[in-house]
Amino acid sequence: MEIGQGLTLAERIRDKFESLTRAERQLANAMLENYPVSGLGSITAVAEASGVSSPTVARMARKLGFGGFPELQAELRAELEATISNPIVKHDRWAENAPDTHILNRFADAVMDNMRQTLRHISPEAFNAVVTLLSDRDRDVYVVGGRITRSLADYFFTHMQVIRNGMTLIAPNSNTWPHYVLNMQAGDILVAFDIRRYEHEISRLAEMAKSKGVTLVLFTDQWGSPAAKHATYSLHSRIEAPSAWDSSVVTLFIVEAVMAAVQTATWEETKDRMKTLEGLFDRTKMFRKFT
Amino acid sequence: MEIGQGLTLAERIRDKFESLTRAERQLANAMLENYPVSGLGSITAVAEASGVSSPTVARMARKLGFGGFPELQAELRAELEATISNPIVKHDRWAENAPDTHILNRFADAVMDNMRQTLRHISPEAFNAVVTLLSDRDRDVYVVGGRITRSLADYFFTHMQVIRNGMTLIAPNSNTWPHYVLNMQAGDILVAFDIRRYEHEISRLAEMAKSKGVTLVLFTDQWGSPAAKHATYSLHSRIEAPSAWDSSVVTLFIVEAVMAAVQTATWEETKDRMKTLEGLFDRTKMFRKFT
DNA sequence: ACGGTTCTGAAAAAATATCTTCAGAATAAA
DNA sequence: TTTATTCTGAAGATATTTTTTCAGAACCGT
Repeated sequence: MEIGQGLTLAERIRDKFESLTRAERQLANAMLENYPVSGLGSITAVAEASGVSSPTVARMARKLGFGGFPELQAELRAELEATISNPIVKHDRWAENAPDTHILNRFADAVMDNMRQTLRHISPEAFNAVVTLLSDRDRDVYVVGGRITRSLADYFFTHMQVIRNGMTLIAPNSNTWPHYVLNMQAGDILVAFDIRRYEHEISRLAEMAKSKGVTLVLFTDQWGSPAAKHATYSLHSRIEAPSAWDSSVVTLFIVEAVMAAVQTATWEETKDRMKTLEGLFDRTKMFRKFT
Repeated sequence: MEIGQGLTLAERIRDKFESLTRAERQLANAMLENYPVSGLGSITAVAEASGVSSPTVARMARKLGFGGFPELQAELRAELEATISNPIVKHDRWAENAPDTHILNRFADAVMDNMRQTLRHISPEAFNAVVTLLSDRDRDVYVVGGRITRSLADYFFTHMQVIRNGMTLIAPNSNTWPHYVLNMQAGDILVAFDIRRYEHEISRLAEMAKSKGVTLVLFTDQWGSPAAKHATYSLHSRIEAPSAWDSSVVTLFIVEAVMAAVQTATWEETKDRMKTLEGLFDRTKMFRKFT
């Protein structure tokens, strides 16, 4: 594939990506999205499919070192020919430009597998029940995590705080935990994160909370934290990874899915909070999600 | 591939082959020869490559049931797309016991897609370079995140602290950031997280750090934070989700993969630190990972 | 060989595609 | 904020591609 500087178009795009402007990046992403077919139409078609104007496409072609768009397209066809005639079309490789044994591919395998396993085992009823609980604004919600899971708790808290009021993030130092329990009321919710290297303190907190009539929602791993016995609902994720540690990727996925569901369920009430916040943060209008 | 009469172009050509004229057969053979790439150029190019005139090509397109040559070409592209696109995409339902439209399945679709896109775009060279940098114990590493990404920064920091010394987590309050810059030395590394709703402060910190000879490693989204222009390496992840927010799942994946790779690269030196820590945490031996 | 038919490609016409220009929008700098 | 700079897409100008036309070539049956 010795065309141009001996780089594929995809590589050229990646190389120059940093020097591209906003509209050009949008275009670059669209072209890589369904690479290389997405680049084979007319310049107008490519522009429209990416939501940019045709001059932008022409300009980027130049920026990438081609004489113009038709030249870029010729390169694309040449690559395609090389690819197609090559019978070894490996689709079980995630990062196509890295070897199978590269950690990126091994890790991707593991994570994808974790996702599948987790989703196969999850109970939609428990998931829905958790969403319903968290959508009830009359219940205060306390969030706690352990040494590693603290980041997940933090992430959950930050987002949920946007959705609703009555959120409390419990500080890491377990000495202060009884103070939080003092404030808890029957009907409140304790969302706890505990994956292996389970932390005894969390189990104790759960027990205390339960004695005050608090409902425990637990995010844990496939084996289940000891706190699970106090939990009304446990959401288990697979956490295995080719590493000395466990992977939190799938747990984060479940967390995000729960948040998305709560957001949907409470949209009417949440909308205004979100809009206000949007306004506060949105200095540039570049990437606004709401209009 | 329900275009035309539901036949591929190749099938149509073979069907109608008998009714084609001499020049048309010559063309048909040429097109099938290197199917489908040979049909993707301009009508003139196709004609010349087959040794016929362009009207012949146009006429054959009509004979095969298309409105004209461009229509034939569109069909060709559609076929190509169907061939190239990843066959793993249609694992139609992730959580088998929930309906397709359940947020769990929709979210899973989005995340899986983000994973695939991200891995397709990632440059293994950049990834490896980042790993090498972070494996160098002579460089101090500073970690910073924004409002949302703070949790990711925190997660990264917590784990990296186990792997190596010289890790510093930069506090959220940006007023204190210049103090950290004071301590930075040429050769040190700043790992920054910045996804959309990009935070200007981070870009500024990056600039300050750069002026002291610090290397910037940036975790960002597919569009690229403005801080990217100061970055030596940027790792982009797809963050789209069926929700009012973006998904951090894939970013976390990249983070974990980097950590796993660093851990492997420095295993000889890291082993002892890990064992010591294991001992400190592992009161129960139930779930120990090392023996 | 002849007349009639079909086929073919050069050239012109029509339709598109591509590129250029430029004013307004967006962004960065002061 | 204001100003300078860069970026962007609409519109027009240019170039290319595609189609049409049509005269001559090739074929066919007689």
